[in-house]
Amino acid sequence: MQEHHDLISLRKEKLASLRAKGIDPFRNEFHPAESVAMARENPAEGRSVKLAGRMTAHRDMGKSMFCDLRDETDRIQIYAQKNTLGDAAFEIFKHLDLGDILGVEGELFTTKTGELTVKIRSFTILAKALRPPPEKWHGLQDVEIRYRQRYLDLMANVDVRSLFRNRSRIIQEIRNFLNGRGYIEVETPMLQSVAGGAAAKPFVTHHDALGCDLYLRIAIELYLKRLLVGGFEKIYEINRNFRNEGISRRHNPEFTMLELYHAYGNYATMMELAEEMIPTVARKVFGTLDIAHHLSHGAPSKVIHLEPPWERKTFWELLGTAIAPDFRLWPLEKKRAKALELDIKEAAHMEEFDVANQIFEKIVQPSLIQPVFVTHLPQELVPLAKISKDDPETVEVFELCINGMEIAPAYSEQNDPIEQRKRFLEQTGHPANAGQKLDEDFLAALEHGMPPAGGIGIGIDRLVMTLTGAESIRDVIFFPQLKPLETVLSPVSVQEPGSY
RNA sequence: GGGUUGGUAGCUCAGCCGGUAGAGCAGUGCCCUUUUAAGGCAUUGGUCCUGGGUUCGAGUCCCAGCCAACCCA
Repeated sequence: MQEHHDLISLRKEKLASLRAKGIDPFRNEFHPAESVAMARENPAEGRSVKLAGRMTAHRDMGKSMFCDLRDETDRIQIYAQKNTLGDAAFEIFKHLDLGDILGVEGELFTTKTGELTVKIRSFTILAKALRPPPEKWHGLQDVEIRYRQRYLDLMANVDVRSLFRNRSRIIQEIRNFLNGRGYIEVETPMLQSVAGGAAAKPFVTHHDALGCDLYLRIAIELYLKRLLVGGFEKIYEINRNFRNEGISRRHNPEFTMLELYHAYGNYATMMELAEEMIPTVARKVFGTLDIAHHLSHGAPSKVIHLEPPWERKTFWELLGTAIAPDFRLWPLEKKRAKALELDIKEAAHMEEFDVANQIFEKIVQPSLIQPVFVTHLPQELVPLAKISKDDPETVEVFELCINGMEIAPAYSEQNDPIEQRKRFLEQTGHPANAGQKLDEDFLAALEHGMPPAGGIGIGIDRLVMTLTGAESIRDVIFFPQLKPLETVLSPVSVQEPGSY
């Protein structure tokens, strides 16, 4: 029957033929006794093993066959012999496809080329793959498919799997660190009727039963502070924030944020915390504080050194170094002129703090590769922080910059409800806050008295980028946001070929 | 939103000045019972992103669009 057929329909024919033989190719009655990694740790010759995994390669020798079986932990070679399995079973084995998921039982031995191998006594088909896997040697290169069909990327590219495993461990170690210091993890609303706590455009959704619009949160801040008012003193939340903004190498519309508050702490205690936590996590996950970044297209690689202590620089000091020592004292018009010169197009209409901030983000921040605490930001930039005593035009905050990115802002949190209301009202003119209401309930909470506190937010995706050397946020998020396609895949038709 | 680059077989990629659509892997058949990017012989497989246009003739040139990556905003 050599009629026209493609790879998928051929596999469907094999599926039908298995069923015709009374074999269910999607059984779930096989439970591996150990992982491949465990099997490798105990490679005693002749030891009986029971393993499950995906078949990722095969080398057909005629009356015997070598295959690669891969589970989450590792790869192991399996060896099928005609006279061990018997003619019928061997014939079925020979027609298995790359990508099929198998359970195998057999004995360990070492081939004459020295590879630990399972000589299989029996096998069970646990899932028939109807689509072919990506190419075995080059892996999956097409970035669009890698992002849209991450499962194929994970299947084909070992380093991608290990990166995401490291992401998971990083988050786990952050939790361990914080839990070990008496912080408790909490959960607060993602659907909010007022999206506050940051200057960003929210996503809007609608609750039918309540008959009102809700916003996906842009920050966790205002709810965690309510918990400080309620009496919790050391709290954190790790979860998603959503911002309805552009997508770039450093921005995904949904991203993972750690926010943490410590009652009776301040921005200095947050500095100590960050400076201890990030190196602790790096050491536990990677065993080193020197993180190598290999840039694409032959650019020189860089190494980020996380060894504390980290530099502390004020915002104006860094701008002074980058532009001119007396930059802060320049009249507004001169600053605007400088910004225009740097191709910051809206500068002519910007307030002073905004001009400075734009220049900072454009010129200074990308140059901050090694960890730096940038302190004393202009107060207009951070309405939720306390004014600096030593420089009242600035606030008691830092932005931790690493790898040319803002990783973590932290403040001495504003807890004066009158001052807070005033600062909020000043902010309503900011375009990013257009249409946002005041969170009156939050202000009411402050009026009940919130302990002075230090707070920090850490962009987990960017931290993972920094610690893993990923150059794009899409490489550290399983399913980054892409534009939806009408049809990515042609469906596998429901109808089975060849009735039986 | 602007610029640059890219989209060719399931995957990885060639395809020159416009002249019959190519390779490797994967697949299929045959040979091979310690191979490992197995090997050997044979062989199947194409909406060249989409739609227009120029041309005797377009994967290739032109226009518009879609998707992506990078850079800029």
